[in-house]
Amino acid sequence: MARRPNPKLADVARAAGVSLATASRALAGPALVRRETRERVQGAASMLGYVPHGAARALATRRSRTVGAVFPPVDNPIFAAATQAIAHELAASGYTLLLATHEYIPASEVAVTRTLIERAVDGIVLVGLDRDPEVYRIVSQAGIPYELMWSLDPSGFHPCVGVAHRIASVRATQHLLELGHREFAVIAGRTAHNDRSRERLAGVREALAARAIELRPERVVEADFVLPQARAAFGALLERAPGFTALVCGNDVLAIGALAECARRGIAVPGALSVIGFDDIDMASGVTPALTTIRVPAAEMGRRAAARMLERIAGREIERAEELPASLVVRASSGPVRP
Amino acid sequence: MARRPNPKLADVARAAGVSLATASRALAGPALVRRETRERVQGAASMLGYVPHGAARALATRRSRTVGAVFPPVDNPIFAAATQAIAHELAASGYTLLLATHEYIPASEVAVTRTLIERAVDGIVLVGLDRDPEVYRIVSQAGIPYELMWSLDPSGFHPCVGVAHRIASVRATQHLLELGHREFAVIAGRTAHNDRSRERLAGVREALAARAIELRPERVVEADFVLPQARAAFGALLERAPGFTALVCGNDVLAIGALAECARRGIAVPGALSVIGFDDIDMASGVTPALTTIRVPAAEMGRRAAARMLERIAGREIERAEELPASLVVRASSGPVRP
DNA sequence: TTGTAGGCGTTATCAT
DNA sequence: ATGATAACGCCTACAA
Repeated sequence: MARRPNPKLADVARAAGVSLATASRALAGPALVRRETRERVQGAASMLGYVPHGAARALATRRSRTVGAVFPPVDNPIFAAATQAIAHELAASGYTLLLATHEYIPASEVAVTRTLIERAVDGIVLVGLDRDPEVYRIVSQAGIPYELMWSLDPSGFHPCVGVAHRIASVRATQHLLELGHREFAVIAGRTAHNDRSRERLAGVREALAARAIELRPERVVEADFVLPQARAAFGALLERAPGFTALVCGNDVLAIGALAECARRGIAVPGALSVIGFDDIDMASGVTPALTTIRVPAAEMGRRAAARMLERIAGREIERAEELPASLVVRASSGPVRP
Repeated sequence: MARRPNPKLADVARAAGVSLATASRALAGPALVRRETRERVQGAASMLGYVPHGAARALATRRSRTVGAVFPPVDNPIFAAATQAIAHELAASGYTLLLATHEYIPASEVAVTRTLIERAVDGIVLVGLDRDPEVYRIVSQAGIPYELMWSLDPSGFHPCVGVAHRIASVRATQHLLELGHREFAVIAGRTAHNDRSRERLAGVREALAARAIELRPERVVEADFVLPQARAAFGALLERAPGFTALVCGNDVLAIGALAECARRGIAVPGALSVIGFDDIDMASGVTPALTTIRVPAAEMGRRAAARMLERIAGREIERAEELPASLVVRASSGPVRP
């Protein structure tokens, strides 16, 4: 398509018979210019199909109206929900989301962060606590705000909105304990470079230790957050150390994989085995038996993170840390132990 | 944090004792400058922690290294998978994804598209066929390429990578027909502003019509792509026109909701009712019974869309339409009709 | 209220 | 191979 270059502000100004500056003002704020003039300019703009050039504007204002998010793979339902919420909340304020993902690899988090900074984002949203400190160096040198999601920073240093994973995990384990379970197994998420996974696992250990119950090493296995790995992990557990009556999973995807494997092997849930997940993704209520889990308000967290970011960008102060509730949701996959 | 303004190229140039132009070249391409000079410049750049300013670069090169995607809510697993794939594929080429979502509302698609254009994206990815033509006007006036995903443009006009929804839906229905089913019901996705939903529904009608089987109007109901609506829709079907033995769903989320409701009501699947979905999201294999469905290669589609976009941006020609296979995946939720 | 002009940080076009 | 210098499109003091 042979096209003339897009109309620029100068073209609008000329068409409206005003100066560049007036055209700029007329388009920017209602109050800066006489009403008649403004209408003339706006008319000219829409006549010409004028679209402001964000890069030029960003250069002049040092503000891109863009915020970056560095996320783990967003095909994980929990991150998808948060991404959607962030994009939506930002859009309501005229901001757009620049999304960069990495597969839990610190070096690649650094790389994509740098890319985002080069794109002149006005702020950056990060997930969790584990990362190469270089990331913080880069963003603070850029002089833009950042927000951590998902985790609560124990040092109290980083601005964050998150959930108390360990405590919630203790709660989940207690629920099973209250049902009489004593033989536990765990399918944890990868704990390397993932503080949430570590905290959740630590919560299980903590709750068990408080009751002097042993968690045998063969009863703990890690898996990536995908169904096939969950199934394989469950199989491994069964093979290495059968006899457990309660299974705590690092998240719902892992739990649903375990559930599927139970169905396949004819293991009754919760009759023979109680299963508990973490996150409360949509599907948790859709599987059979419906999954008992810890609800993490991912969408709400996304909205809050975006809102906080916007506040920071506007130069306003906000409370440093914001804890969201993570509550136990008892459904059908957990039940009393049967001797 | 009180910060000095970020180092700019001029600072690097000064530190390296070369001109602005030379510094720019040294950082850009290896071949433009004497090796020794280049190393000096690069040294200075990393000393100062120099990060190029994308907006300035975009202004000068008229290229932002950014592509926009206008998507339905990405908390729909199928869009999440595609989003992840696009972001990943783009990143491999130094591009970043600007993500904008809308809730199947034409006017808001127009609005977010305009926003993306203002952000100076180099290209734009759209989903499906149904939209306000204004969208095309805006993007073609911007002079940037666009790619359609998910659907195949029957007019052959729009560049696209997608799947033949109607044909796949016919195939799904035939599968049920082959199992002996004659009494059908459908939970369709919203058909307004959604060509995929319409085509999928049309496919069911087409396959049934070919066998002169009636699809009673009370046996067709629409729902948004969320579990609670799916359950409600299934309940409505049961109430209005019970007696069907096969249920075709507009996507897997809808099907899983129906499955959950079956479990709750004690309806045996596939004993008393066969259920088929569409998309083959991850969870489709994780529910019990595992869901029979049509596999839509969402991630692959995302990769292809991104790759095609990159080709277009590079000014290369590509084939206008690319069809990806959508194949029937028979699992456990469908079975022979039992009289 | 409106206009003039300088600057935002890079790249690219000329020279040298 | 390197150096000046003019765009790139917009915003915003500063002037009028």
